[in-house]
Parts: sequence; structure tokens; C-alpha cells
Amino acid sequence: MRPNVNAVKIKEPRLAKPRGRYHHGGLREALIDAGEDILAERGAEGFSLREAARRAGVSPAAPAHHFGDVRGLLTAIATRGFEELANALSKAEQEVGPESRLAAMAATYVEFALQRGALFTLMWRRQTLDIANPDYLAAGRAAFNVFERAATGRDVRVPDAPHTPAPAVLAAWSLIHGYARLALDGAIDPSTPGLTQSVLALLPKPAG
Amino acid sequence: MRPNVNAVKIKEPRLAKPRGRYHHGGLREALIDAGEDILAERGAEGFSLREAARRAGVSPAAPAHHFGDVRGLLTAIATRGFEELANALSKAEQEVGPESRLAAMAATYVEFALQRGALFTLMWRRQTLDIANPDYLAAGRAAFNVFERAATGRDVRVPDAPHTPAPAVLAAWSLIHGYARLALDGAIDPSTPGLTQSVLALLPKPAG
DNA sequence: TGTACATCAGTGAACGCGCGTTCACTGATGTAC
DNA sequence: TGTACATCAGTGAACGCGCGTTCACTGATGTAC
Repeated sequence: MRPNVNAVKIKEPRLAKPRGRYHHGGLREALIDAGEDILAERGAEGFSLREAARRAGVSPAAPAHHFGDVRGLLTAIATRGFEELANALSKAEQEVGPESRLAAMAATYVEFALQRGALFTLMWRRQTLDIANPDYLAAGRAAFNVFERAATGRDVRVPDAPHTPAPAVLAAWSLIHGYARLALDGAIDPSTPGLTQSVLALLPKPAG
Repeated sequence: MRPNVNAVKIKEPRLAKPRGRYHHGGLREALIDAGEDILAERGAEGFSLREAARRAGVSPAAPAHHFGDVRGLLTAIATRGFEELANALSKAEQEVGPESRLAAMAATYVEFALQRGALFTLMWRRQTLDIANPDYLAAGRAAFNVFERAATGRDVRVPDAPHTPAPAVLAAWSLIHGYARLALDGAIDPSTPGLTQSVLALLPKPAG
């Protein structure tokens, strides 16, 4: 399924190439859309370049023009995943007062991970991504920035300057990330009434 | 690399089939050993049945006699992973006093994950495992039991009876698990001096 | 103690599969003049 | 405004690959008598 929550895209994506047209017109986006669909349907292991091309209505050689190779396409999909996560976090941040921002972040993060399991998994799978890709790195950093800003209550960061997050921020992020992963991997049943809330209530509180 | 910490095996594993012998004599174990080696060398994506058979000095059809199919072999490898994790946790538990058990568990868990990254990843990769396999389930539960016992300071569990762990236990586990995963996935640099300790110091403390 | 025979644990060749990528190509687009 | 032409974004057939699994088979083991 294409993103149905917090969609970044403005125009309705055109998945398949318009009939009778030689040029697609929006193949790059269409391939990323198709990739997300495949992930949602078949999981992270079920992805293939050829299948993405098929869904976009295009020959298996076409993606190379936009992404070089599979790794390039996967990296673009993961990048968009981080952008969508950052958007979701930003939205949650703006909807609540400062005192409950961390809780809102946490709930949003976990919800994103659970709803988009395979995408979330891919986003972190370094081995299959080009982790030196600047867009990928920037998108990941941006998502973490939103989290950190909400967790600490201030915007400590000079954009793009590397810095060392406070241990309490990393601990909070670890807890959230770990809970999401354990739930995705079947070790925890997040549908147990009240469970998610009571676990997230134990978040280490970074100083404001 | 075969387990060099907390090894469960008694005899030195024989990887390759003894020359001139038709029967291997310990093929099951040898295939699991080989599988762990492949994971350590090539990562979770680099595993293949044929390569494991090759390393065990055996034809590609041989593993089927012991494991049915690839999934069976992978599940056996993951099962042993959980057994080794449980052993490591038990050992750590016994080495320290009750008040520092949780910290010792945490450090051991993270160390295991970082040292055996690909194995740790496989252990949780439900899609490629037979998650209904009783041995796999039992090994996973056993590892969690050790953690829970150390975290709560008491052995609340009737063996094999399903039960609902306290939120504080799940939160502690989530934090540890998340920290390990983020470090494995390159989001956190665990070699930063003092970082691991200061993050783990923020563990939610379950009631004793 | 020796022999017959069922069972078990291997062989190794072959199969079909879908994959990512390559290649020479062509249709469409857009820019220079 | 029209034309030439470079560039871009596609085609589709083909390649080679390693994979997991199947198959008919055989060597080794161990048990019954």
C-alpha cells in the first residue's frame, strides 16, 4: 500500500505508465510508490527491481536510468520512509503542548513502525542500502532531529553539524525503537490493552 | 566464526566431513556451525543452504535429511543463537550480586548483539524462520526468562506457562534491545566512551 | 557369531526459477540557430 | 517559426548466476534371528 497516512506527495501518483506513451513522465516517483506497495504486500524479503518495474508498467531496464541499480532504488525508498516518519513526528509535535511532546513522539514512532513494518525494517537495513547516500543520511538525521527537539524541548542543533545527543535522548529513542522492533518481531503483543501506554510511560525524561 | 564465547558445545565441532567417509557423523551440528560462520562472514543476507553444505563438505541435498528445507536450518541456527544468549545471560547473572543483576544483563545482552550481529539479526527475522517450531519458541522464552528473573529479582514463572511480563520488564528489555539494534544499524556509535554505560544507567527499574 | 535385510544418511546430476544487469536500439523532447 | 540535432528516457531480448529442491541411486549401519 502506498502511504495513506501523512502522505508527502502532492499529486496522485501515477503508478503505471499511461497507455501508448513512450515516456512515463513520473517514473522515479512511480517506482518508489511501487516499491512501497511491494514492501507492504510481500515484506522486505519480497522486494525485487523487476517487480517494481512491472508495477510501474515499464521494462526491467528502465529503473537504471533513475537509480543506477537496485541498491539505489531501495535507498530512495528508505529515504522517503524517513521523510514520512519525520513528517509524522512533526505533525504530532505540533498537535500537543510541550509537556506531552515526548509521549506524542513515542506513540507516533511506534505507530509508524507497526503500520509500515516492512518499510520501517528496510529503512534500517544498512546492508541493502547505500548508506553513504547524502539524501538518505539527511532524511535520517532530520527524523532524529525532530525527535530530539521534542524530547529536549529546545532546538539545540546547528543544521547539519554533527553533534552528540544526550544519553537520555538516546535512551528514550532506544526504548521506543526497541519496543517497536520487538512488537514487529512478534516478541511483544502491542494489542494487549494498555501495554503500549504503560511501557512508553516509563520513558527516560531528558532534561528540558 | 563459530561461538567463541559461552560455547554450548562439548566436543570440538567437525566442520568438514572426514575424508573418505560416507557418513558424516555429526552433520546436523556441522551445518549449524557452518551457518553461524557464514552469518559472521557475510551477514544475514549472505547465507545460503548450498554454502553451508559446501562448508560441511557435503552435497547440497544432504541438509534436507536433517532440516527439511532452508527454513529448517535457519530456524535451528536461530534456536542455537537464543540458547547461547540465554547461557551468556545466566553466566552474567551468577557473577554479580542481586542489586547489579539488571545492569549485568543489559551489558551482556548488548555485547552479545554487537559481537554476533548477523546471528542476532537472524534470531529475530520471523519471515525467514519457522516461528512455530517448538525448540525455537522454547529457546526464545528461556532467554527472556533469564532476563526477567534477573530484572525482577524473583522467579515468577511456572515453566512453559504463558504469562504477561510487567511493563517495567518490557520497557527495560525494549531499551536494551533498541540500543543494540540502533548500534548495529549504525545510528549510534557504541564505541563512544561512556555512552553505553550512561544509556544503560537509565534503565527502568522493575520492582524487586 | 554370522548373515539377511531394512533403514538411514549420504551422492551428484539435473531442473526450473526469478533475479539484476547488459546491450544495441529507438522514440520523444527540447534547445540552438 | 521551422528545422537540425543532441540528449534523454525508454524498449525488449538475452545473459549468466546461484539458488533451493527433486530424483533415482548407493554406501553404511544396525538389528533380528
